[in-house]
Amino acid sequence: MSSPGEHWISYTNDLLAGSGLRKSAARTHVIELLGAQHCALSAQEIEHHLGTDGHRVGRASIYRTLEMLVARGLIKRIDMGRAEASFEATMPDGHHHHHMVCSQCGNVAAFDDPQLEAAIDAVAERLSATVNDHDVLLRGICGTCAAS
Amino acid sequence: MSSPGEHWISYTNDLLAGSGLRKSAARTHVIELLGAQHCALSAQEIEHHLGTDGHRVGRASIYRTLEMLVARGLIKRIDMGRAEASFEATMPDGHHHHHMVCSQCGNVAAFDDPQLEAAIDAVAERLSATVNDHDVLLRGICGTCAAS
DNA sequence: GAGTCTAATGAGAATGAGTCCCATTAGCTG
DNA sequence: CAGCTAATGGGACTCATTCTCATTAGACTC
Repeated sequence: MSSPGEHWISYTNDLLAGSGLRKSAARTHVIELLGAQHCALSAQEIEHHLGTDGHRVGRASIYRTLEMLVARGLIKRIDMGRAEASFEATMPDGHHHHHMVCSQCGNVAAFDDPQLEAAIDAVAERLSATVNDHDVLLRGICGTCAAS
Repeated sequence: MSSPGEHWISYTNDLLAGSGLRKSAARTHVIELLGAQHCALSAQEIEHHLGTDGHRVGRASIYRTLEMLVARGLIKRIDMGRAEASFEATMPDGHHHHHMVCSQCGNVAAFDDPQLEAAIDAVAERLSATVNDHDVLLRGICGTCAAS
């Protein structure tokens, strides 16, 4: 049995293999790290994780890999109102979630909601434009912070 | 008859007058510029506009004013996936809109949709957290770009 | 396996938005 | 008007991200 993350890794590798890209260690490490995550990581966090895992990868290569993956729709760039952007694997079937950030502790929780997606699709339909992506971000106080 | 923007300006000034802040030229200019806008402006754009209007205001003061207005909920910081953040007056009655950014020309269109708001409220209800703000951002190709 | 071609890497410089510092200016109050 | 201090603004600084370029290392040929 393979986790969704492992599935994404092999999907991504297959897709890249068939597009004239060389298979480099740096790229492989970034992809494997992203695939192992259950939520978004920033470039900094990626650099740090790879460093402590003994797979140090240059910052430039990390950004280059992220850019390449975003361009191919394999990951999504997410802006959570912090200084740095975060990145998260996108499931090939289009399944995705959104985020709620606690303005007190900064913690991020993921959620998904079919009704919300339907409402967004309906808006997209109405506009004189082709909508091909959307972000939703909720901000507030998480349960833990509210309790303390 | 006063435009919604003028209404926001006087509302904002009244609110600030009653909170121990001195009335400074720099702050007044930023507030009046924001009130005159129909959509979001970035700090850079504010600096540039004020400069060409002959009301040059130091960058530090612009950021300070924006921070102060955000803290009081008088404007909202909006991240459109560009390098810089944008800022937009918030209507006292809570009425607001969201944005659609064209990934080709960068143009921004505003829209609002009660159903979408309802869907977000419903999600917020479900979560074990107090949601007090949200962003929605659509990305795609605008009508103009699609036509050309 | 060696040679060649060039994609990819990574160290560090450069960029640019946003923040900080601090000497100076200018609202306010008495 | 004098004094107090909030507020300003020039410019130094921070920090994420991008760029540059000399070096490294996949992949293909022989």
